Amino acid sequence: MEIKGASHFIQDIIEKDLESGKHDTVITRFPPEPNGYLHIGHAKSICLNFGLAEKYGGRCHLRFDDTNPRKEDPEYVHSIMHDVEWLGFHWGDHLYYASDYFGEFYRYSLQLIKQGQAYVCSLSPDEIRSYRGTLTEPGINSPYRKRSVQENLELFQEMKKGSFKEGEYVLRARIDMASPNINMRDPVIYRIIHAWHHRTRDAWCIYPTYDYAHCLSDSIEGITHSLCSLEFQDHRPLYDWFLEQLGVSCHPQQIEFARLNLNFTVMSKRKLTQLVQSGHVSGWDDPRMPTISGLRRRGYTPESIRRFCDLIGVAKSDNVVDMSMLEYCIREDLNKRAPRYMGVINPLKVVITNYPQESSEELPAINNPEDEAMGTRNVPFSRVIYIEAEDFREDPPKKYFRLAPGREVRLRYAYFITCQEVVKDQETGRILELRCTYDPATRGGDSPDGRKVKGTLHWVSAGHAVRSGVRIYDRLFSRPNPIQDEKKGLALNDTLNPASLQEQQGCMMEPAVKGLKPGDILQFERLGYFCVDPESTPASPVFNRTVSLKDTWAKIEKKMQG
RNA sequence: UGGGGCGUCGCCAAGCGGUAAGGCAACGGGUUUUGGUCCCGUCAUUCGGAGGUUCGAAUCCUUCCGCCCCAGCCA
Repeated sequence: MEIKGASHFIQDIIEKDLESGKHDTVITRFPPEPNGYLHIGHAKSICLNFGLAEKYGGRCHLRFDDTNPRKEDPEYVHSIMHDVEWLGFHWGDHLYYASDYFGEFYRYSLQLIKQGQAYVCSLSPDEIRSYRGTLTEPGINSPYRKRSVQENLELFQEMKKGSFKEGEYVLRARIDMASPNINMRDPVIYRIIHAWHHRTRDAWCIYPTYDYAHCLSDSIEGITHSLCSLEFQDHRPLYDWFLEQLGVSCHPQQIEFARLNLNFTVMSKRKLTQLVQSGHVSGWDDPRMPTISGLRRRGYTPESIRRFCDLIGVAKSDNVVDMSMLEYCIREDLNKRAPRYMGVINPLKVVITNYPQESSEELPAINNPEDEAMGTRNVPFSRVIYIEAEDFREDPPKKYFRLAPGREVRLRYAYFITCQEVVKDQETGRILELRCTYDPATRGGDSPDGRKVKGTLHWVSAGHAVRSGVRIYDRLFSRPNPIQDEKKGLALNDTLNPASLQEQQGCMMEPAVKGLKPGDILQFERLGYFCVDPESTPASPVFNRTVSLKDTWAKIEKKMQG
């Protein structure tokens, strides 16, 4: 068995359980509530749960935790299934819904009532809250706590029949109103909700709460290790209480780990929903979103996300992982896989004055220097080309070794050219075009006399260029920890990065990009990794920049500017 | 200060009584027809603080400090 991925405390627990014979297999589950799209924090959980099951030859269930019909929607179950599959994980026959167990949950609650461990409470929500006490004061017993088993049974059945309005009655576990753990102060386990459920339709009007439903779902499915995030640590005694009182044969072990936080973004479904609904982003799959669908549209690969989840590890301390870690992972993957093209985002016209008029030629270019098997392609060259505006400076600073008046540079896979003249708009002084000469002896980019050139530029032949749109993305927020800022009183809206999306029109790409389809990944040499947006059409191609290449020059320039 | 957790390099994170892994970032240098990739090197005498136990402590004990979570009929 190949053991990959760093070891961590959960793995240690599993290995001990396997060695001791407590378990002979590992059964985990990924239990999303279908009330929103999955984000990279979920990816961490997915990789953990499915990864562990895979590693130890067990299995991982996909279970929709659909116990609150008010919030859930089939749209979300579809997107979740798609995202999990896209990440490369398989649940096989093990697709479940907590709602499949509503009948069992109900029978178990009857058992609790009969055992005197659950009662129907007629307190209003407000009253329940005030009876619960506070962090430092114990709660007070509900006056309904001592209803007879018979009365409880009858009332609960009436609840189930739909005889009551929402909020009039709840079923509560009878535990300990004085417990220092607030979760143990007679928690609500069933509430009345008159709403249409996406699966059980109108079969039920009472719905179990998370604490009650989750442990039982795990138990019913024979889960061995139930992994969840840190905020559920306080719920573990409750998880164990239900399973013990009910005497079930399978009692999974709940283990908590720290959820993922990434800087310059937010990671809660609620906040993400806000961004979508407020129109600050175009949708759940906006490439700036940390959602799986957003990352996918941004050009992230499943492999890069899994690698990322591997690298960040699993522990119990609160963490905020640096975005650069994610960017490292996608660059690492795409460097090996992305075919290279040349494209110019901000075109600057260059006329090669000594190149024959009306003539052109095809020059071979390597598709991926990291993978010879990807072969070569031909790139057309002609008298008029575009280069990146940034690659020319009339008054070049120190260490700038791109094009400047009188300077010679290499056009990648083409020729050495020398800038002879800068043509400007008479009135505005704006640079309109460059007039250069080329050295025919340097065809392909090598000089027979061995003379060196410091810069190599990408370029596109004007007459052959494919006019395209490019979307450059930046971090969604301008501050590293928007949630912490929010707690200090800074509104989320005010910490959004106003320049997180920059749309460029009139970009010029080499003709070979015509062969690309929506979703395809590529590198525009010297610019970064891109993918073809789903909205892209042959008549109007659109490229999303996934991530830039590392840019040493930008760093030098920044440093020089202080 | 009721309960539950967590504090090891700027960010993740190993370490489980034998003398501080690794990755990201950063910074030097080499190679290079992508200022990319790749390669090589630097980067915690110190593990939140203070005591103590021990031949020996990030690891054990005491105490203090800081941060996170919990008072939904959300999950």
